[in-house]
Formats: sequence, structure tokens, C-alpha cells
Amino acid sequence: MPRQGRTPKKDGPESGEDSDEYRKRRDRNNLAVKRSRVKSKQKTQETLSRVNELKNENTILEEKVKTLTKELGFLKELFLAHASNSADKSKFEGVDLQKLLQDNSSEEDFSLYKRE
Amino acid sequence: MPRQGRTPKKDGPESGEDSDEYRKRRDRNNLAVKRSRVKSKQKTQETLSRVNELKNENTILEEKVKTLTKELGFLKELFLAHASNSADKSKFEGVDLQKLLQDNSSEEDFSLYKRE
DNA sequence: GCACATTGCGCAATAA
DNA sequence: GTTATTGCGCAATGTG
Repeated sequence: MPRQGRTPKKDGPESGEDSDEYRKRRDRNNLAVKRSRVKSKQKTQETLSRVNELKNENTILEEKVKTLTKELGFLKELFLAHASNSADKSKFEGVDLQKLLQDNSSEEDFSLYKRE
Repeated sequence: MPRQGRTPKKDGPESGEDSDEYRKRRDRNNLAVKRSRVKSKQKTQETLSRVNELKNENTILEEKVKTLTKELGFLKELFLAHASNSADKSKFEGVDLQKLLQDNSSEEDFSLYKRE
């Protein structure tokens, strides 16, 4: 659109009724602009805060995963150690522990082995 | 600061040397303003993207925690079931399993029990 | 046809 | 001295 630089002469009841209605409209728009810009800055700040929140949650979750993984590793080792030393040769409650514990089977459904 | 609205008359070599140097300066500043605003918008977009990345990582980590917790729960149950049925009454490789497995001991240092 | 909201843009102040 | 950033007003445009 052509950036028309103010029409000094009043052609009539167009965009520039010299000072009365025009000024009022300009002032109201200037206020609206300020409101809009304040809101915009708030949103930006909130987004930045959100990033920090998420980073923190993330760190906590990573620690949790680390801890759980360590714990799990320990139990599996203990388990296998016992199983390989036991009389029944790596069978434990009918479960093939070597196979069961070898991988980290994140996808696996353990409910098959679950007791009631 | 007083928002001086252009000095039409040239008082001398001040801020408004009527058109030559002034116009050049204005044009260069206008370009700088555009660059600055583009950069600003990019940053905003990047921050929004960052939020999404973090949300995704978060979801993945939460799933991982869930899976690991489930797996751990299963192993502990299996472990305890065996221990309580075994002849040595809840002793397993010299470790008090009941005590060891009762909690989720996130803080605990398992290295004490670690084999070489 | 309004009225407010959002946006691109230029100006001037001022930070760097 | 220069560019970068920022507050501000204007006008166009979007939205309802």
C-alpha cells in the first residue's frame, strides 16, 4: 500500500479530519499499540521462562533415568550371579534369566511373568 | 529526552544537515533497524522451537522412566519371591534383599555390593 | 461500517 | 565515528 504521508488539506470526511476526530483516533490507536506491545513482550518473557522450566524438568528426569538404570544394572548382575551359581543352571522360577536380563528390553512386556 | 521534531532551518552543522549527510545517515540507520528486527524475530522463533524440542525430549524421558520403573518393579518382585521361598530365609549372597529392595533407594550407593 | 489489535516502517535517542 | 537496539507514533491491515 502507498504510504501516504498525511494529507494536509482536508479533502472532506476522509482519513484526515484535521484535528478533532483524527486526533482522537490516533490517540486511541497509540494506546492500542502500547497495549499490544506490552502483551507481546510478556509472551516473549513467558516463552523464555518456559524454556528454563523445561530444562530443569529435563535435568531431573535425566538424573532419574541414570539412577534407575544403575539400580537395574545392579539387580541384573546380582540376579545373574546367583542364577549361574545355582543348581538349576540359570533357571529361576521357570524363567530363563540369561535371556530375560541380557538386554534392557525397554519394549518388553513383563506382565507375562507377573505374579498375582 | 526532548523529542525534537526536525529542525527545518539549518542552525548549522547539527543533527539536521538538511538533506545530504542527514539522508545518508537516516537510510543507513533504517537498514540497521531492519537487520536488528529480523534478527530479533529469528530469536523469537528459535526460542519457540526450543520449547518444542524440550517438550519432546521430556516426553521421551518420561517414557523411559516409566519403562525402567516397571522393569525394576518386576525384577524386585521376582527377586523377593525367590528369596522368601529359599532355604536361607531372605538372604541372598549375603545381602538382605528385603531391606535392599523395599524402597526405590534412588540415593543409595550400590557399589558396596558390586562384584569385581 | 466501526473499534480495537497487530504489524511494517521510519525517526530519534541511546547503547555498544 | 559507526552500527545495534529500543521507545514511539503513523498508517495499513487484520479481526471481530
